[in-house]
Amino acid sequence: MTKKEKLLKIETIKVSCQKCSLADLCMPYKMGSEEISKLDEIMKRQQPYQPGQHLFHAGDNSSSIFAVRSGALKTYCITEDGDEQVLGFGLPGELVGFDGLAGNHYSSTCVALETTSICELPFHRLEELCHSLPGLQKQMMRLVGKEIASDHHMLMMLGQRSAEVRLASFLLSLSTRYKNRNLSASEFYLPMSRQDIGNYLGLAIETVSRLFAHFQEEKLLTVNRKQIKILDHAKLKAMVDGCIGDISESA
Amino acid sequence: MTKKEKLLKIETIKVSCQKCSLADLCMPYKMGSEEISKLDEIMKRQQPYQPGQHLFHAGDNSSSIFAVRSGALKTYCITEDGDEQVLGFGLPGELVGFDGLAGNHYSSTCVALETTSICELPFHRLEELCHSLPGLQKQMMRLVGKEIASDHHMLMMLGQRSAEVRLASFLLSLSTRYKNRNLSASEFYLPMSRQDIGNYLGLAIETVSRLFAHFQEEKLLTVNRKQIKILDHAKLKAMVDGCIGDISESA
DNA sequence: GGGATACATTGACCTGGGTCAAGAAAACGC
DNA sequence: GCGTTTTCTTGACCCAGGTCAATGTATCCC
Repeated sequence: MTKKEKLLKIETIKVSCQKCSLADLCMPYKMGSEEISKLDEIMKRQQPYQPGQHLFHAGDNSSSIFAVRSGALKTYCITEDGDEQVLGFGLPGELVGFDGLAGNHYSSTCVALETTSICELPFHRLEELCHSLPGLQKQMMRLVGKEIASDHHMLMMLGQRSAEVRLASFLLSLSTRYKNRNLSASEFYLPMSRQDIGNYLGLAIETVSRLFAHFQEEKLLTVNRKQIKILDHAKLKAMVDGCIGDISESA
Repeated sequence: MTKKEKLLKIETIKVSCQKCSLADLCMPYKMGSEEISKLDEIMKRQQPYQPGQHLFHAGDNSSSIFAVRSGALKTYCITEDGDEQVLGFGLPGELVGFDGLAGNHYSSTCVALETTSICELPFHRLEELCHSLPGLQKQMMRLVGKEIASDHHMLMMLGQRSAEVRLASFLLSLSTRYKNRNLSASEFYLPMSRQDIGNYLGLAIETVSRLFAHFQEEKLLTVNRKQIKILDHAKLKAMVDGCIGDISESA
C-alpha cells in the first residue's frame, strides 16, 4: 500500500514467454516454440501491481488467467459474515484465476502481497487459440488438473492433519516451489503474514507463532519474522510423511 | 459389496445424451444438438458398477471422465499412513475424474456406493473433439471451473466452520442437488455412511451422530438411519449463512 | 527521530469436538 | 429364523488448539 517500493526497478515487463526464465513452470511448459510465440501474441503485460492492489474481486466479470512473473499473490474468498478464507498463494511461474472459467465471474479474490508483475491471458483468446494449438489445450488441462490436485491436498490437510503437520507441510511446499524456481530451498522469505498463514491452514495466528517457536526449539529451522531457514528438512519431511505424497510442483 | 442388489433391473444403459433426463446438469448442458450427437459417439457405456466396485484408483493411468447416470460415487485419497480422505460424492448428472487431467494418472480413487450406471468419456477423444466443437471446449472449462469452486467451498468449511455448520451445509447441498434432479429437496436418502460423512466434513462419526440427534431435538429435521427429512430448511440455511454463498448446483 | 500503527510473540485459560467404551439396531449370510 | 458382523448412537472423559490479554518489535510517515 505504501510507496516504499515504487523506486524498485522493474525490468521484467516486456519479456516474451520465449525468453522467460519461468517458461518451464508456466503456461509454455512443453509447448513448441511456434506455439509459444502465438501464446505471446495474446499475452497482456502491464505495470506491476503494488502490495494490496487487487487483480480481481469475487463477482467481477472474469476474463483472464494471470501468471506471476515476480512477487507474490494471495487468493481468498469472503464469507457472508465478512471473514476471509485464504485459498492459496501465487508464486512466480504459477497461475491464478482458473475459478473464473466456471461462469462469467470469479468466485475468489486475488491480491498482490508484494510488488508483483503479471502476465495476463484473456480467456476468449486462450479459447480461440486452443482450437488451433493442441499443445495449449493439453497444457490448460494439465494446469487445471494441477489446481484441482492441489486443492485436494489442502482438503486432506484441513480434514485430518494436526496443526504441526499442516505448518510443516506448508513450509516444505514453499521450499519445493522456491527450489523449482532456482531459488534456495532452505532459506527463503515468507511473502505472507502470520494471519494469512493461519487462515490458510485453518489455525489461529497464535498457534502458528507457537509452532514456529516449537520448531526452533527442536532445531528444525530458524525463523526471524518472515525469514525462514530450514535446518532439518528430513525431519520436517518425516513429520508430514505418513500423510500424503508431495504434490507441490512436480509438473 | 454384497449381491443383494444384483437383481435390480437396470434399464438405463443405452440411452443417448440427447434423450438423457440429466442432459441439463451434465456435459451436454447448453450444447447444440449436433454437438451433443458427436459427444454421444465418443461416449462409452457399460454395465453398471456394483457397490464397492472401483471406477479408478489413485495412480491408475488416467484416461476418462465419468458421468453418473444413476446411483452414487465417492472419491477419496489415501494418505501414506493409510487413512482415507473423502473428497466428494458424485450424484446423477455429476462428473468425476477431472484430477486425471493433470498428468498421466488419477490422484484420487473413485468407488461406487450403490449400484451405479456410468457414462465414460475418454480424454483423448474429448480433446480431439474440443478442437472442432467450441461448445464442448467451453463446457469442459465450465465444469472444471465448477469443480475448483466446489473445492474452494470445502476449504472454507474445513478452515473456519463449526461442526454444526458443516453438517447443515452438507445436508443443504444434497438437498439442492436432489432438487435439481427433480427429486424431493426435503426428503432423501443418504447414499454414504456416517463414516464417509464424518471424514468428508473433517469430523468424528460420533460428532455426526450427535449433531443429527441435536438437529432432531431442534425440530430441524428427522433422521432415520439414512433417510433424511428436512423440516426447517430456512433455519438450516440461516445457520449456514453468514458463511458462504450457496454454490451447490447453479449451473 | 519519534509517535503511531500494524504485526508477532508469549502466557493463562477454556471449550469444541476428539477419543474411548459400551450398547442398540440394522443388514448380512447361511 | 438366527447368529454374526457392521453400522449407528449415546455417555464419560480429555486435550489440541482456540480465545483473550498483555507485551514486544518492525515498519510507516510526518
